[in-house]
Amino acid sequence: MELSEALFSLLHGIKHQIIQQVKQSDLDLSLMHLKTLKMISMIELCTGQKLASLIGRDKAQINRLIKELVNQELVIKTQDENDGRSYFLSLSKHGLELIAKFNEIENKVLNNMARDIPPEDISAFIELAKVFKKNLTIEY
Amino acid sequence: MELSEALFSLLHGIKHQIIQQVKQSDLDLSLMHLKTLKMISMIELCTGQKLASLIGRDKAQINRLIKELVNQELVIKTQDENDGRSYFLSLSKHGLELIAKFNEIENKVLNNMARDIPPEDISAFIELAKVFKKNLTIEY
DNA sequence: AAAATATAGTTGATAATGTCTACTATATTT
DNA sequence: AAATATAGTAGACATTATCAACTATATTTT
Repeated sequence: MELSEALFSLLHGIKHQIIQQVKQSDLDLSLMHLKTLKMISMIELCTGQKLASLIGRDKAQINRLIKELVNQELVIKTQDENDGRSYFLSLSKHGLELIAKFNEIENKVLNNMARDIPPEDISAFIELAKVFKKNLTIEY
Repeated sequence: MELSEALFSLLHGIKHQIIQQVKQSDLDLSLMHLKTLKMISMIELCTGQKLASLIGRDKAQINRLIKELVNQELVIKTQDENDGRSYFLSLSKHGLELIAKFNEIENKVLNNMARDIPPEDISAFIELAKVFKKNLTIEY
């Protein structure tokens, strides 16, 4: 299946480029830490559980990442007053600054990758990727 | 950048599904071992070096995988008679059998993912992925 | 209200994946 | 012959991912 190789190869290339760019910047965080920060900035009333299920990874991994980000004072945990087990996650000022830099890097890499491609082709690509993803999770 | 999230999420979904299917089969190999086997079956006069640069990963990692596959008698190393440093890689009978099973699993997952999508849309998707990949590696 | 079940987060162990550096041996270029 | 490059190997380590067991709190069932 050619589709599989094309996707694996593309993703590995994107990751590689982003990691290189991050290394050359003053962001001293791993890709997963940055992606976790980014998701926290995007998810409304984010909790560890929500994050884990949206990123689609083990809650143990995610909560460990969160813990490290909290230790670095990039993420703030606030107790949910209606549920003693749960904490809301948000970015500190410093976390927001970092994620702004990371978004810049990501945009740079992705814009370079998509240079000279008509926007409607890119939209079609994204839409198809979403359908693929939905088909994967909803088994028939 | 929406494109980035769509791709990361899709790839993680595909990997997850394939790993689940492999677990339920009698294939007792990691995804990277299987991908390495598969690439060896696809590359003409395959060597460790070729493999590493085509998969786009560290030659140390790749040669370690190869070593394990040779130990399991799935891959055969043959000395290159024109270059004392280099070995040609090929699959044993057992390796060929395993990779046939893996291809079946991969096809099953990918076909499910791409169900009900017109073939020309899928082709366009693959072509765009290839252009993206090329743009990534050829910096402007 | 008490018991059973489910959920959020934590911890420990371990597997899988990926990278870097240094090294040996052979090839190629100068 | 010397310098440089390449293929593969080995050690150390970082990153990413999963599993199972556990605590504490919530929710559902009886």
